[in-house]
Amino acid sequence: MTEPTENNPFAQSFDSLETLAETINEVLGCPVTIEDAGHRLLAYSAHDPHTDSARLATIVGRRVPENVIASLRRDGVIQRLADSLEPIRVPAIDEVGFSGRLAIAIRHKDAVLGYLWLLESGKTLGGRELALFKQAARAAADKMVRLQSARRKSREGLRDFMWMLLHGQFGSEAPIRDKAEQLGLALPAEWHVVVVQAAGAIDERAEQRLLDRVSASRSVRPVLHAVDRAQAILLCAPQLAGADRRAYAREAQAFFARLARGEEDGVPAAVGSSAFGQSYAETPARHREALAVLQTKRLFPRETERAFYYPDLGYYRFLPAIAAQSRAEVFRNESLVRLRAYDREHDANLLSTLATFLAHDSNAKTAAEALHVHSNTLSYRLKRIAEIGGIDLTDMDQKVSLYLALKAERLATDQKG
Amino acid sequence: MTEPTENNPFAQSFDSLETLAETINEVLGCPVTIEDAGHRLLAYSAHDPHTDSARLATIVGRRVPENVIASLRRDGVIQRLADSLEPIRVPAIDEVGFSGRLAIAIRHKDAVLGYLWLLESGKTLGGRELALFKQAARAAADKMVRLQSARRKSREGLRDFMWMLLHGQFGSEAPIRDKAEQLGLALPAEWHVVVVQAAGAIDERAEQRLLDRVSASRSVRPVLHAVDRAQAILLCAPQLAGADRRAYAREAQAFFARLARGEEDGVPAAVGSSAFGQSYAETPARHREALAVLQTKRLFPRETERAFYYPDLGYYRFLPAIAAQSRAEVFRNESLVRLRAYDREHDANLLSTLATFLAHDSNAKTAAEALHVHSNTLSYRLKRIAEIGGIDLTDMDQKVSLYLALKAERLATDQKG
DNA sequence: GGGCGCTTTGTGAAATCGCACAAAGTCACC
DNA sequence: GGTGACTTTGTGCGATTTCACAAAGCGCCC
Repeated sequence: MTEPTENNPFAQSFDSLETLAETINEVLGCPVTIEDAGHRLLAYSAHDPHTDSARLATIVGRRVPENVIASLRRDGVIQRLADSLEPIRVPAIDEVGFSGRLAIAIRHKDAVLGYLWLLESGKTLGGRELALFKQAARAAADKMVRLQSARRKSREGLRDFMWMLLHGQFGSEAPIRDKAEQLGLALPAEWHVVVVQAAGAIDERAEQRLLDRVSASRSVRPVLHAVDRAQAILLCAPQLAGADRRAYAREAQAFFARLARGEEDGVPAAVGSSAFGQSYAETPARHREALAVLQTKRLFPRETERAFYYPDLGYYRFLPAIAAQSRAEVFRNESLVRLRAYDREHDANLLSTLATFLAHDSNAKTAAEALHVHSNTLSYRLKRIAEIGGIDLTDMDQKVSLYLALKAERLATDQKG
Repeated sequence: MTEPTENNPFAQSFDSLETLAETINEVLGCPVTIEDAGHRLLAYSAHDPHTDSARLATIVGRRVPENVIASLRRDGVIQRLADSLEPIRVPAIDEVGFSGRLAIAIRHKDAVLGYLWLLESGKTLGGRELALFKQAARAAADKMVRLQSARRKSREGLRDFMWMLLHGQFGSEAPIRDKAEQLGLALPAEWHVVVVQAAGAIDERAEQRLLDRVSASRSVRPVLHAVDRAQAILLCAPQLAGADRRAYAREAQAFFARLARGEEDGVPAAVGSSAFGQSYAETPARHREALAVLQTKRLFPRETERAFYYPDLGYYRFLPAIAAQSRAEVFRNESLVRLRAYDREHDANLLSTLATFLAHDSNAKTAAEALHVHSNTLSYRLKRIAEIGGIDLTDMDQKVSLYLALKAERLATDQKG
């Protein structure tokens, strides 16, 4: 079954698909392109300057342009390639800048892994050359299978590493560095954990799309990643190692804000990031920070609309601890209890008025506007609030106490309900 | 040695010193007073209306008036009583309203436990009656020793109970109720734990003085108590069982405030109280609350000057948790870091200006006055603070974040230093 | 010593606030 | 159905605050 080795220049182990492409180019004297099944560019021969605009666009865009694919599909070329084990001569399609090609599907066990294209620049290949071309396709299939398996292994290794980091299974920094080196992974000096919360479970395709989008940001590099149901967990670092932290932080925030709003070629999703970390032994803490951002944004969407990094949460990051302590205590804030009782008995809005007033920085004008009441109404209510609740609304300590109590109550009720 | 029973009407077990006093009165036909060694009234016969003003004052004040004691001491009466085993006839001292008395020291093993006084109204006792008087003194000594031992036992039982409560050694409410019943102690429905912090270690005498003062408040009843070095720990409840909680809380606060300022016949001391509790199984938590009040008052004396009950601490009670979480986090508040750096480099006061401004409820006028600067100076500094720190000083959330961060920093530095 | 940036203080106009007062609506209670 | 307490909205005015601008002081660097 196998061809004799002496006649087959492709019966060797190639470093990469690039090397194979160059070898095909040398053997057959024509520009060569290797694509995967999704028409993404995998490799191409660079030596030959003769090329058409379709190939140029493919190389620049790392993918066959949509209109070229559409034309080939319309003409039945893709179908014929899928059906045939032999090379097919594809005629030119001038509208899309596609000059004629010799093409063959790269196959492995009935599945099409990709396509091998050859631009017959000027000449026409004969029978022996066609056989060589077929052998080249077989070599490409071989290499692609190997690469895929290597990539899968490497991906699995990195994924396992990420989970071990997230679960804090290393204890100290040294074994983390060792493991990273073993995986051939350069650990950046500064990094942060980003969690992207999708609407539903994230599959491998969606994860890959997300990673591609992040990489395409040109500033954020996803160093490691993992998926936990609807959450993608990314360990991110500056794309450029020497970049200014502040500048990077701004860019990353801007990028993930666009991503969250669905402006990055995807659906809107909630996004939260940890603070920047140096020690990788603290990955679990950073992960919790990113989750805390998500949780806080869920509970206080308006207040934390612009928050992305954990430190941006400000005092909101203390709320869980505050709420927990409040829950453990036997008493409730007397002022709030009284105001709530008054609201209940008189069908009033003192509590929400107080909350709005405080949230608007004790500014009577804006608070009245937000409540859609006359500023005198607010003034009157505040006087009642001060009376009934025994509150001095010019005392920062009292106001902060009330403000935090209100926030903690909201956290408590929202978490229960 | 012992006198024959048939001749000794005091050779029986008396219910109390009061019964003994009444019996002496019946046997000898004169008003009787029994005092302890400190001239505090222990018992007196009530049947006979003939009495002098010194005795009257003693009964009303539960103690022999100072001037009477001074006179007796000056005249060597006390000394003679201490030296003699026999009754002594004390002449009248008209200046202090003291008519003549028959007196004898109540002794036990060389120690004087107290004094027995007899007002010979009109008549003069003879030899047999003097012997009876001596027997009465011996009966008083006997009763006092028994009482003292019973009291000591009961006191020790209560002290042990208090410590068991404070250490949470009961687990649930039922065994606490059982133990209290066994000790003959009625547990009030609502109570609070008060900790009084003295300058130095509290001995038994000081503890007793404190308890007397609290009892004398007429509103606060110390139900149980314990001493831990310089801290007296009191479990207090309303003196009147049915009293209004609010009213009691106010009175207790007022009383302990006076006590703290040293206005209650003692040295100034720090005082803190827990919230009100119902479940005695939560005594340790209430104790911690009272200690938290003391600790907070130590760290933030000005801000918590008027706080007494734990709930009065407001958000200050969250500060330890906030400071602990901040300490665990890798980042510091960026705004404060930048402001501190600016202050250091330019010898400025932006940080303290911000702190003062926030503490004065964002009131430019009062904050400027507190800082001793022109209000425009403050305004200028605030503009700089907003610029350098990237702060919006009209945003309640940002202000609260900064305020808490400043407080937590202060807590952290004060606890370290 | 002069320039420059930062800071403080002073001044005045504009905006805002606090508050008194009035009118009218709501609701519970007699 | 009237009464009175509570609430909302409106008007107006004096006090206060805010803000922009100017002047001057201070310290640093060339």
